[in-house]
Amino acid sequence: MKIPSLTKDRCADCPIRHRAVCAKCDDDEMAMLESMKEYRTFKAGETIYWRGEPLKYVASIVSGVATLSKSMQDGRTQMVGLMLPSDFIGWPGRTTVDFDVIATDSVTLCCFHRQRFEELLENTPHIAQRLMELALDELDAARDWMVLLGRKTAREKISTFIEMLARRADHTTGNAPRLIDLHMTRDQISDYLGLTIETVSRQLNALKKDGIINFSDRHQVVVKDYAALHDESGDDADGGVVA
Amino acid sequence: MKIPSLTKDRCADCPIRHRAVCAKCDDDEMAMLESMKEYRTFKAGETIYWRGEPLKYVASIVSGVATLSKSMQDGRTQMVGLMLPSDFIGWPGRTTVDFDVIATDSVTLCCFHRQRFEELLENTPHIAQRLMELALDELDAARDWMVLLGRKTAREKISTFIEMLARRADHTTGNAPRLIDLHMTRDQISDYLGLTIETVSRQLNALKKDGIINFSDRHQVVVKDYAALHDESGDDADGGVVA
DNA sequence: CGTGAGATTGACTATATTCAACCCTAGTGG
DNA sequence: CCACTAGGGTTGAATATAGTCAATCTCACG
Repeated sequence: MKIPSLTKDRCADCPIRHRAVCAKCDDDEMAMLESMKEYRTFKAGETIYWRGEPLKYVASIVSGVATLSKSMQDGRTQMVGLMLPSDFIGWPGRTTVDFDVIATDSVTLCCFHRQRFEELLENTPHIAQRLMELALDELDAARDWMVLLGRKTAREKISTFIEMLARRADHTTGNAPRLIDLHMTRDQISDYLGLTIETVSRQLNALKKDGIINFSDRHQVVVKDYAALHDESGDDADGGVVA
Repeated sequence: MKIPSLTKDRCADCPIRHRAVCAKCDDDEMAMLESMKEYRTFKAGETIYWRGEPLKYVASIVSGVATLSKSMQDGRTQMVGLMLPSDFIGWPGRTTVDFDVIATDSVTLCCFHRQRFEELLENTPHIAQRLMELALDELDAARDWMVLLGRKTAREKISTFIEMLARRADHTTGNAPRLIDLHMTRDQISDYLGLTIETVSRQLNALKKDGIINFSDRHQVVVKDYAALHDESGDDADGGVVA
């Protein structure tokens, strides 16, 4: 991890205060975390962690988007996670990560020295509990993605992807935004969905031709018909796969 | 969860004592768990949990194999986890599971009433810690599987699957067994690998024709050449995908 | 010995990939 | 100000891999 800029903001004003690892903390616990934290920023395209690199810091994403990706020897790459604000990077007890962590946008992290964070955890069950919840949320998300990768068609994959972004874009309000930022190039999308870049392009344009979405620019999608988009996703009414 | 047979065995003799959720427990903690536990058994094919069913018990697998699977409306099914002895089913804080849990073999579970287990956790950091490790191990496994589902060829999928079974079959000794039990029908394997049953059959027989494996019966595979099997898996020397 | 579930094999097909050409747009420099 | 460039994106044609459909086989079990 490189040594980018460093600032001190107030946790009370933090945009991810109620969703991040600190969500359940009381005032004392917040004070502990506040004294430990360091902000770091990364520019689009910078690598936050290389696979296998010592995990010196763990961190919450404050703003921006990062991806977790694994590559095979011959270059085939599969993205195994999309990290949005409030998501946690690195885990206590782990000394490395087994994938590359790359800033897609410009990213701001709220970092904690890993070993000090682990020590803090011993006496701070609120944080340990929240961390467990975050880990389980990621596990659920990973399993939903396994269904997508193993069983969905290209059109279903693209539809699910856009719908997921809409859902996560602002899950505080609950009403999905019309304009969605893809955050990624076609190349990155293809690595996330287990497709080629050409197939991603074709399917996006097919959805556009069918009047379900539109583009304002290459990375901004306008969802014209949420119901239709959902019908194309292969998921049931609740947004998950059916039992 | 149905109410099958019930026995009381000594934790000290338990085959999964040092790998399960109780691995880090001291004598007092073991005594607590021992007083709470109930064994339950399921026959091959029985459903341990239906998706969405209230999670009354959490459990360690003592023996046998269970699968976690998700299905889409039209019947397409993706297995999202393979649970072997010492793996943990259900998590504290979760009131349901989002997939079906099905006994593949005959399965013995060491069950704990979920709410009582959650209460116990409050004062038993050794268990909470171990639970976190188990969750993170599953997350890592899920991410490796995402690479398989999204990027590997049918032949690579089959090879990886057999190699994974060999690795997990007896990771206490470390030396991979020659004879490997698939535990599953071709149908279940295809749901695990994101393939069709026909492709599974063809690829298994292709590996046999190439002298890499052999069958003693439909569910028992003899690995004749581990190096060749590994070369077909698409993974690097360490068994994971390369960075 | 007959039955049926699971497994195999073959022929054909469809979906997504591959390979290749071309387009768009923002940024650069003459 | 415009031409040039390069990276990202689109589109088309041909191909390959795995899927589909269907027939057949195997073997455990009644």
